[in-house]
Amino acid sequence: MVGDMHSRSPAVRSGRPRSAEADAAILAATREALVELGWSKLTLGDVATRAGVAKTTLYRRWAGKNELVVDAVAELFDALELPDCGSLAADIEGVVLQFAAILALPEARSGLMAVVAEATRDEALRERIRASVVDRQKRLVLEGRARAQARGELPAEEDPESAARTVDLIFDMVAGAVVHRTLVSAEPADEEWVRSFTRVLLQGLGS
Amino acid sequence: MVGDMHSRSPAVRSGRPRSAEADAAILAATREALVELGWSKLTLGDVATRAGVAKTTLYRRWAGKNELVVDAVAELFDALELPDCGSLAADIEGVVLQFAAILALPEARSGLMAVVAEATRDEALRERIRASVVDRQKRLVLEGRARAQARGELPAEEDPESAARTVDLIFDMVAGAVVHRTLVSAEPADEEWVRSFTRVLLQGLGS
Amino acid sequence: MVGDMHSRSPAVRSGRPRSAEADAAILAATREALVELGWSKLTLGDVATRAGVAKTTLYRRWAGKNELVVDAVAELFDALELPDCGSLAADIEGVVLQFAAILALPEARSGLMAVVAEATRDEALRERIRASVVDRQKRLVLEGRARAQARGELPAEEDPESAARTVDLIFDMVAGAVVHRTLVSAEPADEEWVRSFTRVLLQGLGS
Amino acid sequence: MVGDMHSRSPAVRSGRPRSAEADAAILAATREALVELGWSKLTLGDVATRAGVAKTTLYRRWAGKNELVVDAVAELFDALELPDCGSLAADIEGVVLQFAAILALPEARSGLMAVVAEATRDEALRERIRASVVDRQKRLVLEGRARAQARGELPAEEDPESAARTVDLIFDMVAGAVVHRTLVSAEPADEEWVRSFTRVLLQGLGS
DNA sequence: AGATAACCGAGACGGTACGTCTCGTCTTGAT
DNA sequence: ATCAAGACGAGACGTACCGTCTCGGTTATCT
Repeated sequence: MVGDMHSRSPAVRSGRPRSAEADAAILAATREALVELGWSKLTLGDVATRAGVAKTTLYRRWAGKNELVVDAVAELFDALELPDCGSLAADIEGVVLQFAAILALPEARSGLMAVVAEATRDEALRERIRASVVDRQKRLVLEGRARAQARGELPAEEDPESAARTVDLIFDMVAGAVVHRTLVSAEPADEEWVRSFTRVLLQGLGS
Repeated sequence: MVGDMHSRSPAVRSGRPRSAEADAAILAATREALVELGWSKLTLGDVATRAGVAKTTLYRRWAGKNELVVDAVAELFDALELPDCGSLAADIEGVVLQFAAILALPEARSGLMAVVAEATRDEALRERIRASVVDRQKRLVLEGRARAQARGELPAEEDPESAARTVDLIFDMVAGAVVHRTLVSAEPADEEWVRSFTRVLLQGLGS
Repeated sequence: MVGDMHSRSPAVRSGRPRSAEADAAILAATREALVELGWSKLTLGDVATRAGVAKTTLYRRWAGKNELVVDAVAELFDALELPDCGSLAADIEGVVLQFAAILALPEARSGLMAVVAEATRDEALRERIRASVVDRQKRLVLEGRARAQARGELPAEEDPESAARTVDLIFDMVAGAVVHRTLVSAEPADEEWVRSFTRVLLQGLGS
Repeated sequence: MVGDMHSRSPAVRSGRPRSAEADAAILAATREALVELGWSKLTLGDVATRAGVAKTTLYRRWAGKNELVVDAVAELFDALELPDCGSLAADIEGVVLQFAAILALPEARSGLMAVVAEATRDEALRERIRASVVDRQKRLVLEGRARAQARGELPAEEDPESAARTVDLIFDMVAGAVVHRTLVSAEPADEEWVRSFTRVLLQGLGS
């Protein structure tokens, strides 16, 4: 996960190699600083100090605060997995609760919206977020649908293009609702709320 | 709209009054700077210059960048109105399209997510956003429901607490989905998408 | 002395005026740092701290380390005066001793040669040194000659151009010898040495 | 020129015996960098690159920038020789002109004063300069005096201590005047100036 | 009419973080 | 057993904004 961020291996690699530990220490320090200070008061100099690393080492690997925070936050989403609770509704509730739990972490709350905001004016950053964070979640929607189709809870798709649009719609609805509930309304996305939300969503889709 | 931001308490006010034009010029300059520079590169000194105003004047009226941008962006949402298109579905589609149109404006895209991100660590800012931006939209949900009930499209609620929860859920789903579609997925929330979304939503609610 | 360095008075002066105390504090701090650290280890950030001033204040007034050190060192030469000891030889000995005493100060030793070295590649800096340091000394040569002519120790010049060349030669010989003795040979330019030097010089000129 | 070293014989032992040529390449690169960049902008990393050498190799042989530049500049003074022009005055004029010619080289101008400045706070550096640069010149004064005594232009010395003091005085006067003329007054030490200077000096000494 | 009070522009101030540069040291792999 | 290549911790650089503080001057209302 860390290794493939700055990978370019032009056949030979001369000189002292980059420290692998530094990457881990920097990302951990970034999350720590996000918790304590939040996005806007986080400084790269402070992160470097926390990681026991020189500022130059940090700039050698990341282009700036945005890229660093995306990587640091993205690791939090590695834990997401689609649980097998026996029914589509239960599976969805499970994964939405996991998603909500991550968004409840201060290191995610502080950083995620900020980089999304920055990404509105930075195509490369938007792509990095999509690759590191969003696609990792969208995969779960695809898995869930496949499993529900295997169970017979959902019919098989006929038009693949329309199916892709539906996946996108579901994803925007799920992620959007949880994010808005958590960060804008500032209310917890607890079990009760997730159950209500899932019921509406499934009933809406179950045409 | 502008006047009530800096509340007047002590009945009488001696001395030279604050320039009303300055407020409007500053907010307009803020939006202009948001479009050109985006949130993170926007500086209060630059806004002051654009508005033809001294930095001091700006700080006298707003506590900082966050508060200023909230006010500047909030004005954009003044235009939101619940259209009367004859049916609940059409009304919702209309208002969601309006909302999507505002989020498509660069001055909103740049600023809104950023202040929401800041608000995760600033209760007062969160309250200001709620008052200036969110409640202004939530009102539309309430109006829509009342109108649909009058039309007979929806039954009258019995439990007011449960009704409030439903309104909150709808609001998080609508706003969240549009925001996510627009800012994270970076796809336009166009008529087609809005129609699909509204269908799912209404069918999900129409239990 | 300080005031005329950054003087520009475009009729009106708007805004808060620059602090006069800051100039003095900065120059004193510069000399202090020169004594403790020497030119190459002197940093503008450290000077600012010593002076109780922000780095920006320093950069607002001086273009860089070189200009600052020239001004700081130049003040040391304000003390130079041509003594009236009754004879040309005694006058010269007196002023050379004063000059040697200044060059014996660590703040002058450290800084002066360094800025001269820098000036070999910076015409503006060379001009600044000439104006602030060199001309202040050359004036003494002119006064000394005038006084000696009044005394009858020297004949009046006939060709003013040739006279100017002689003044330049004398100046390069005096300043050069003292500087070389002090800074390169690293021997004190004490009374005995000054007497020997003055004897050779006067006898060489007394054609 | 540097590249040829790589084609050298494999030899029996591992490792490459290029050290002697590396020295020359580094010193030449140093002078080249002095001409292009001047003392203060010269960096050891840049010198290493120009010499086609690793920074490590450079630090293995010199303690730092000062020592390197002293050695690089010192080589320039190897060319100094006492000409035999038939008379003391002519000999002195010749050698002073040579000295002035070296000081007119940008690699000497940039570097020499700077290391002298550094040497004011570094006894070891001062000693290195004396050994590499100063004594090489002072030798010429001694030779010149011996030759003049052989010619009968100067009487033999009686008191050796007083004679040493005189040599030092002459040396400070000659070197100081030329350096000051060249670097501070920034005027060329051309033939006319050298003639005037030599006349004053010799007449001053010829008591 | 004059006083009083709060406003206004301009811009200097003490700070803080930026992102870059160079330092001198320390691994690496290749020769 | 050296070398080039280059990453490393350290720390100064000069710049940009921050939010505050004088300045001299300008409106307003309240005597």
